[in-house]
Amino acid sequence: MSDGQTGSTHETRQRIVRAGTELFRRSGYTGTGMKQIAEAAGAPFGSIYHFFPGGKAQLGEEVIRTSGAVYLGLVATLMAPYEDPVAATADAFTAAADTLLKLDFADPCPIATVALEVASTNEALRQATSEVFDSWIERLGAYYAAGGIPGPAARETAASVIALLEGAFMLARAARSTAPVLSASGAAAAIVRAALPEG
Amino acid sequence: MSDGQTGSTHETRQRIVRAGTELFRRSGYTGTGMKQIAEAAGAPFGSIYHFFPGGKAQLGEEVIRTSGAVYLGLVATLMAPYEDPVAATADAFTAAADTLLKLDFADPCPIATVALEVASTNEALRQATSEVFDSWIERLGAYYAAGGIPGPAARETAASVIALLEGAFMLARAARSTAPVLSASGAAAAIVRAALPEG
DNA sequence: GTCTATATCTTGATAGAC
DNA sequence: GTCTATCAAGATATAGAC
Repeated sequence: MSDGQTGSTHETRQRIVRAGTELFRRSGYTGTGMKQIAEAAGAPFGSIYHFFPGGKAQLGEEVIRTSGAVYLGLVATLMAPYEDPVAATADAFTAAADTLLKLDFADPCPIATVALEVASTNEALRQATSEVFDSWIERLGAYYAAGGIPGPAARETAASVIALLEGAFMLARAARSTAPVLSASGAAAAIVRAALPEG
Repeated sequence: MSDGQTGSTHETRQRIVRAGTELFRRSGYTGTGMKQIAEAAGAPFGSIYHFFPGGKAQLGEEVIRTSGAVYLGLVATLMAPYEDPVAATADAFTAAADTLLKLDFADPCPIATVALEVASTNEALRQATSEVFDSWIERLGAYYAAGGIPGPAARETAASVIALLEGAFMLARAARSTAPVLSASGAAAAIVRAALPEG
């Protein structure tokens, strides 16, 4: 590269963020150590502080925002093929149950555990999780609005559906069973149906 | 007391459990230290290991099961005055929004943060959270069954309502706003209504 | 930019005087 | 049964050689 920058710096950085994402998801924010992240990323310990001079908090915030953006894209991908928002919602939940099994009940939501941990203890990270949740609600709400749910009800429905999904993940992980997510599939459909004018 | 036992030992023990409950709720399991708990309980550090020889894990399990039992009683108290399960459910959510404000957005659920933290990292504690959630679902399910929801739908509805409440708490704490819980009130009502035969 | 060694602090836990 | 001192191991973070 003509400017003397190699591509490998970004790759190391990326591996660190990815390792952080996976570990935070499994062990939470306080439960994951920086050394553990470095080792999982195959990066020397010092590299973390080279790329993240702000330390664990800076890395945590980047992990939250990055995976938030990834999952924001996932909302569109999941919903796009459907014309009926009720069926789209119900099927997203059954797909989530499959994901849960594939992950062996690690958290399918990359920020849920961290969000609860930092809500009362770290204002910057709380803010980051808040903005991520809000972006998801906004996008799903726009989808519901396009699907026929009028006015502010579209956003409120989206918030409730996402809350239901997060809570179902919590119960499912605790029980090591997909049953709560599968039950929630029907419940989510009921929420959306009730918000439609003809419902 | 004739056997020479003073009451104060139990009081110290109780203060430790109570302090643990409050701290776990705010900072999570890994985010809370044993010294921190001792200090908050006004107990000398060694007392924790006197009453809980199994250390943090034993204390954590007792906190989970104790507050699980307390909240199990709360389900009955909240629901008892109502004949209509739809109205009872909706009102429970608006009451939860008030609680959230009173707690300044500390977790109204005493085990949610811990449940996510331990789900993939501590089998004994995961089991404890699972049994607590199950007891809540069972009791609320019985209430819904008595209210007219037939067969296995009663339990499934209860699981979805509790999941929705937990998820709404998560979004509300992240946003420092009761809006998600208030939106969820209507959504919960829709879930219950859809499960009733005439719904 | 990479990597190692280390400083400093805090953790969970234990020993032992009282 | 109360309380203090301390341990070994872990944490986050930094300094500095290469």
